[in-house]
Amino acid sequence: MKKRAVLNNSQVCQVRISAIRDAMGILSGKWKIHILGTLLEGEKMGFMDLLREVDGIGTKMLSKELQDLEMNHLVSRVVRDTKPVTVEYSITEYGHTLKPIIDEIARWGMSYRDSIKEIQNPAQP
Amino acid sequence: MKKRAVLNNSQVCQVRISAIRDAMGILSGKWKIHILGTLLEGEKMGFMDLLREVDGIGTKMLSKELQDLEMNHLVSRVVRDTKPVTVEYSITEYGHTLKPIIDEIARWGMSYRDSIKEIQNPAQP
DNA sequence: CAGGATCCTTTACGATACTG
DNA sequence: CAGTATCGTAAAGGATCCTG
Repeated sequence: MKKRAVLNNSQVCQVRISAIRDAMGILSGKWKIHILGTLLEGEKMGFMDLLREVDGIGTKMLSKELQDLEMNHLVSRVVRDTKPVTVEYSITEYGHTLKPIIDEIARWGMSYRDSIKEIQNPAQP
Repeated sequence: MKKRAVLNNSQVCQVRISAIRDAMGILSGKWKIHILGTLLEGEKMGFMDLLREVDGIGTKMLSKELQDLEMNHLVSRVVRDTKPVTVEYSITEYGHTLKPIIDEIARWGMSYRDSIKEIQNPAQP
């Protein structure tokens, strides 16, 4: 009989914790989700496009975050041999798998706002 | 004819961005999700219970994060009049609405690990 | 038991200037 | 256009000790 990979409860928890840590390492911070969200909406975008669309970000952060996302295979970067050079950023196929999470976070954020409003200022007819 | 609350595309985006910022303000950081995850699993827990279950956290962070979560109505704190005093932390009903997000993040984190493994070490038969 | 106070290190983030 | 370099601030996080 084949041996199965059976995990006890504590091991299952550790796996879950690592998974959450990994995912949050990618999503945490002030900009990553917004960059991904912007790229999820549109087509290929240049650096300047993103700088305009992602409200408030500066070149340093944008460049750093894009590198992180690229390393994580969520965003792809293609250099066009124009003059001056242009760069096309777009979301990868795998990056699209984040859409449900981002949408769910946005949805929860909105309902959260509403519920807070209600706590501070109970519903009126 | 009644006036409708119609939002243009830019406004919809702003709402979405605020929502994401709010949600991430609550979920970001090294500990919040893990504390919530722990409380989602079990029953009421004391401070020391959490200190044990949430791997690696110290008293300062735990105390601070719990206060944040309480302020956001996601965790409730009840002081029992024992000697010495004990405190019961538990997740609120509203806190439970985060479960889908946390589960999805954990699920994504696991599939992410697998996919990275595959990129670095392609599938063998 | 529950957590505050203190001190310290490390990231995160931001503004500005500059380069190929 | 697409960034990098530099400098500086603020926030996050951690270790340890202390108190009601």
